Amino acid sequence: MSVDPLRHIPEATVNRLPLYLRALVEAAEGKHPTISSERLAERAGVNAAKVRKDLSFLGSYGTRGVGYDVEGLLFQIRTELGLTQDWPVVIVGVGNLGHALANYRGFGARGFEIVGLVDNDPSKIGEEVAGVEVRPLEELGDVVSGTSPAIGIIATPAAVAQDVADRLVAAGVSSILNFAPTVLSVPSNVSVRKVDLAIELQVLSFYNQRQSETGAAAG
Amino acid sequence: MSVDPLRHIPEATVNRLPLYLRALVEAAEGKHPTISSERLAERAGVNAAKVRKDLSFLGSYGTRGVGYDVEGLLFQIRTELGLTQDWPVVIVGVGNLGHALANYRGFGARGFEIVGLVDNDPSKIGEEVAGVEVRPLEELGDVVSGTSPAIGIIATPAAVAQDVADRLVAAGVSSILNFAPTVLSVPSNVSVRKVDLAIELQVLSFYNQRQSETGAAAG
DNA sequence: AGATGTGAAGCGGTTCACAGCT
DNA sequence: AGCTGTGAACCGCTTCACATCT
Repeated sequence: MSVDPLRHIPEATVNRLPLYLRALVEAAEGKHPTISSERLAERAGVNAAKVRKDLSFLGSYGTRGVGYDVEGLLFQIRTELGLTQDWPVVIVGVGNLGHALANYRGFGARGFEIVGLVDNDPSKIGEEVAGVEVRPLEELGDVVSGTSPAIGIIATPAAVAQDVADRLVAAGVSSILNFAPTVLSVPSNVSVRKVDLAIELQVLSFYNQRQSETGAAAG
Repeated sequence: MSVDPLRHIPEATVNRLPLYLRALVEAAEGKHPTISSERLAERAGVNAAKVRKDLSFLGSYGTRGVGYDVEGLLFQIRTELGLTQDWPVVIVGVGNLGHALANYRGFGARGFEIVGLVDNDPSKIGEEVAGVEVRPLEELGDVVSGTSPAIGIIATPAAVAQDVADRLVAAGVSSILNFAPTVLSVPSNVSVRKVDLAIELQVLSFYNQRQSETGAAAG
């Protein structure tokens, strides 16, 4: 059924496809039906050569002398990213962060549907957040069973994150977004991405320090 | 005053120093005063060769046949990352995410101090979040003036993020952590890192799709 | 003329493998 | 004997530069 057998798309390219997608969505609101690699690059914050190389991995969807057809390329990238279907998402941990994530407008709009909120704090069970009822951690399996492979979001303290990850994997979740500041070990067929506030701040601290050193007295 | 003139530390290494820092903090709670690259690698989720190469950029702080002195290396990495001083942080945008960030325990604990919460919604001004009063966007300059170069966190909608970035830069902020789904342009002496939920989900969607394709019928 | 698509060169980062130190 | 520190090989990604097509 696939249009093209699984080409190999470099990881670095996959990471940028969402940038192009966003840039194209914006461009689609404008009046030009096509866009050049130059302009697409500008909107996505990368350089034009990279755009052309990246898009060439998807196949040839541009026209020489003209540019890329915005709508056509949008469809192509959405298909490539698997955004033509809705993915079920389960959020584990309904603290401050879990709340903020659940209320994030952009799940539904972008093809992700929150099918479950789960927590292990009895006082939170039954509470309704963003229109979804919080259920006990033990019911994780029920929450994601029968759906397409779900995406799990870990928004718990670090201490329980590995346990949660194990449960997610056992429940059949095949991708995990980890907000807990800890290294997770999962089977190799499960994808994990992490978002770690402390790391981001510490890296910025490094450059901040360099900045103030070089900016300071040159004697 | 610097112990060593600015060596060049590769970006990839800088990005991993926080991982080593965390692993070392955990190791320091154990009973071994030293740790091998092998064990440090395991805790940080990388491989041993990388650990040794990375640490070699900081200088020689290991002992052959023994390993690295945990406390010594902790100090060294903290110094390198600029975590021996407190950095002021200002959060712009006090919506769901801003709230969650402000309440994040780990700012103070890790050497970051929230010196300001700022929003442009009049109904939020004066509200107190995590012990800090929300002030109008216009007062951004006052909030960060007189401090060391601050770190700005953008937790606003995408539409106003560039304006906020411009104001942060004008106020003297030298590093920005951007949670808004948009490309920012800033002067080259300002560091920007971004955290983008939609991108993370879309990348996971890509691998999720690959997973279900290859996992499905092989006919 | 104008912009894509792509070999080839260049670059940074990872991994190997072992010399060197304790 | 054990583990670090590091040159060298390797690998993937980025950038260049231009042939190719509309």
